Amino acid sequence: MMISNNRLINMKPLPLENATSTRDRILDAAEELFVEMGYAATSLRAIAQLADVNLAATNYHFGSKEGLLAAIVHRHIHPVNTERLLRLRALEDSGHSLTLRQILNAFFYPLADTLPNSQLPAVMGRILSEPESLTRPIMTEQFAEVVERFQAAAAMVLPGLTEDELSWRFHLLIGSMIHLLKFPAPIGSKEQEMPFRHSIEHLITFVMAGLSHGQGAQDG
Amino acid sequence: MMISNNRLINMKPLPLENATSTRDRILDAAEELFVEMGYAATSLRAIAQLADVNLAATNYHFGSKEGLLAAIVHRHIHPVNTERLLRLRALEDSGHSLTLRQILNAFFYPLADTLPNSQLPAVMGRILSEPESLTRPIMTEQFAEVVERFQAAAAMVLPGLTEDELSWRFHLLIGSMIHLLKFPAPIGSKEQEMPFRHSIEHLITFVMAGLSHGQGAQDG
DNA sequence: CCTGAACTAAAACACACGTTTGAATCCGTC
DNA sequence: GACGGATTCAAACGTGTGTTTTAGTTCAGG
Repeated sequence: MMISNNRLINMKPLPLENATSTRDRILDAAEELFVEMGYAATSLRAIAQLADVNLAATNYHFGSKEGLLAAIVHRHIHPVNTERLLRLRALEDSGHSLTLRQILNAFFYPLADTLPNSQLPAVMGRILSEPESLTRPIMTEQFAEVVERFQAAAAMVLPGLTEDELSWRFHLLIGSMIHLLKFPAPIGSKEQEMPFRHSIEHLITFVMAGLSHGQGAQDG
Repeated sequence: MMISNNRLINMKPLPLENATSTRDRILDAAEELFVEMGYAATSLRAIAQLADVNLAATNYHFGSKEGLLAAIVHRHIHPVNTERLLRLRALEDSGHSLTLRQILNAFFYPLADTLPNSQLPAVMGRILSEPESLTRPIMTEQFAEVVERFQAAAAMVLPGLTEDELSWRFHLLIGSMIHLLKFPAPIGSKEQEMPFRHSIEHLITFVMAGLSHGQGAQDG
């Protein structure tokens, strides 16, 4: 079985892997099933079957089921976090004083902008909803730093808030975000498919109001 | 199963059940483990062992593992929803015109006020985060009506919003609520234990701002 | 005391799980 | 063409799963 189906775009720097390697097929299949059934309810056998690879391949490439989960998270969230920090730094380096809207843009829009991430919302929404005991180690590593950076930036433009109060509001902001990842549109919504950017825009205006209420007038 | 919820005191109308019946011990144990490990990762054997009952008892009383989950959800959310609708109706019958704050109070505070529900936030937070395919049937039955009622009430006091826009904001409100159930305080918070009412208060001010932004001045 | 239903106990059912093994196969390199 | 590491393969390992079965216990009402 030789599958050397090279698409247009991706020039792989690794000469050893072909276009849809076993590894990638496993990741794709695992994502699909995790989203639908959750992590614990998805078996490696189901993943292997959907990916059309041998069962042992999953453990060969990822060591364990948890290793597979970590790889999925990393594949999605690493580029997003990189882009987030890039945009935030660009804002800070611009010399102008920041606005809350700019900071939220830099935080949320990379979720929609980073490459063919059509799967990202569903995948991350589901994984972020798994039990703490499973996700804690993975998430701390991938998330803590970025949130800290953005919360600090927000603190600068919301000087009226105590650190405690800002933590609360950021906490609820994260909740809205995760929920929106799971359900990118209101449950009963007519429009089934919409650009994720639209959802992001709703999210931003909502949390911007939540973050800045009780402050002096914020920019819109 | 009959759940006759008396608001103030619970005088057990059932003479056949003793204080901590097998049934209740199973429910308690299952809750604890579901919260910690999630539904799929919790075995009926672990539940039976923690509850100190025989394995077969779980299936005897609840028919199946899913039946057990439904019973847990019902035990927590039914009294809350009853109380929610009671308070909303009391507001509507008072003759005065409602405020957004009153509506949100009626929606959220029952989560904290309804009996020894110290476990409610953790339990519902976790269960509401399980995969759709598992929770959808249970939740639709337990949740849809109440949310609809409150969203309609909110529409009355937020006349400037289209139905679509209001759906979006309610959608994000629910996300904040679920996240707060899972994590009743900000992740890095110093204070580990706090009355859930405090968390609710933060939630309300946050979502009130999110719901009403762009409107005429809302009451605080 | 007997009966019959409510309930518990222990074991077994049939199957699925994540992981490991060791041999087979691929494939670039010598 | 032969070597050797990377990868794939079928099969099995040991354990755990939800559920069912069958026998036993409890105990109020006739």
